[in-house]
Amino acid sequence: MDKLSHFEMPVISGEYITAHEAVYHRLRNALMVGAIKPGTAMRIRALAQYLGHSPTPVREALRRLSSENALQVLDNRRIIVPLINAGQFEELILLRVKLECLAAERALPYVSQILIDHMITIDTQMDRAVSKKSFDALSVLNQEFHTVLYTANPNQTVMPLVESVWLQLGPFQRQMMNKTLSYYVVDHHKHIINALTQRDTKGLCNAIAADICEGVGRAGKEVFASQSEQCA
Amino acid sequence: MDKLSHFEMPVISGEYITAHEAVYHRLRNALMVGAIKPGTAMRIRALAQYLGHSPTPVREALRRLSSENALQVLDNRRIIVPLINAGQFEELILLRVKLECLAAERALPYVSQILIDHMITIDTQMDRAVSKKSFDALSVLNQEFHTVLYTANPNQTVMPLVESVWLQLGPFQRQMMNKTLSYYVVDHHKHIINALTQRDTKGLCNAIAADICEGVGRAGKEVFASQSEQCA
DNA sequence: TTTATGTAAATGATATATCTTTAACCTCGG
DNA sequence: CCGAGGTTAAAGATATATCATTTACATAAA
Repeated sequence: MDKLSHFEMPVISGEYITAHEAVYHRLRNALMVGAIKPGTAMRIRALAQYLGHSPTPVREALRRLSSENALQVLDNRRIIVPLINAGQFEELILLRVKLECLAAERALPYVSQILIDHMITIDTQMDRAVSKKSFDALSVLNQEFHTVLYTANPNQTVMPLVESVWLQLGPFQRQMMNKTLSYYVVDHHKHIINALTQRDTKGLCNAIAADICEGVGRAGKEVFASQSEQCA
Repeated sequence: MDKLSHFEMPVISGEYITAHEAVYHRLRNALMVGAIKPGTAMRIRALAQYLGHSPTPVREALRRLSSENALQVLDNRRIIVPLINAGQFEELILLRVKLECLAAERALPYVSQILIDHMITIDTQMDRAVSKKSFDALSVLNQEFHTVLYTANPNQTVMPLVESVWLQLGPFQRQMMNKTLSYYVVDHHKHIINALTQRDTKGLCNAIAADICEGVGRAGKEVFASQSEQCA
């Protein structure tokens, strides 16, 4: 439990009404930016004490994250941050491409100039984050950029699945961020914005696919190449 | 709680070790075959009493299903079987196509003759279920048919998302089954098997897309056309 | 009659106690 | 020195009690 202090779990925005929600969001954020190393065991009592709650809501939060594939329940009933191998990583990237292209396509009819401006604002903030090398901020902004687009569509069926995939890639965020930076993702965002402005469905898909594949996709390959074999 | 008897929740296969798992699987199955009508409230205490457990594991099961988008948590904290509209239904079908094509493609390299034979066996059972008009059995067999294929791939990242989508479509299973029958889905399964035998990736995708679109897809459209507007 | 308001009942959320399972360790026999 | 078996400690699972919120209902005032 003493070991948990390195989780760096930020308390986000407004207070969450229920304890389980507070715990959930705290853990989720930590996972999303890669603050918890794959393989780490999430012990209920330890977390409960660390976060100042009783075991019940902590348990719920852990189960919720497990359902979202962000945590893995072992046969021993222990819950850990999943270890994934190169093959699974590859599939997660493919999933991102398929899901996010669909999400973008479906959002396109609902995209307004105001929304595009919003995305441009976020992109500008990202440029600043890049030059400051604020990795965690960059992660969050990048997600915000994509989220703003995908949630323009009032039928929210794709987004929950996208978030599940993001969560699964989260633990590798920090390892990859360094590498990703060198590929300079932000250019692709300009392409995305162009495609939106021109209502170009095909171009939008290509831009998003490129953003993903040449960003996390390539960085991930390097990360997984350097480590021989890692089994789940 | 007296009202719950119409859930028709089968106790499936081997006993589940933990209570929350037993409850989860029971509810999941009920949702999957459409035994619980959209809009139904899932009250913790009522379910606990009905299923002979304490509230705690029931709560967990409900939360888990909520995370999988199979149940909806309202602002009032009540949990219900979601009501979806035509737009959301359309997207769920699109998701099935995209996800299942990906799952099939990724599974193809791992497909053996034994596995194909297994699928043929299931398909034969489906033919019998069709002639007997055993709708629930047909649902289960159809899922089994697809599952056997997709899980040939050892990297299981796509399948959990597929199951989430299936669960979301579940509540409409029974309404659609009648209509689906008239379109006679089983033919598409033969196409799928052919494509597998010939290792034809493109053909496989087409067959799966056809199976989905001309099965549930078309049936769903009719269901949603007949009911004017239904909001979530 | 309608609406506001207060109270009681229902329901969800959480803390706690207890039970069960798993893991760690230690002794004893080979 | 190593492994089997048993004992203890740790961690998860569940039942229960209690707290907080929401809903339902009834009463009273406009």
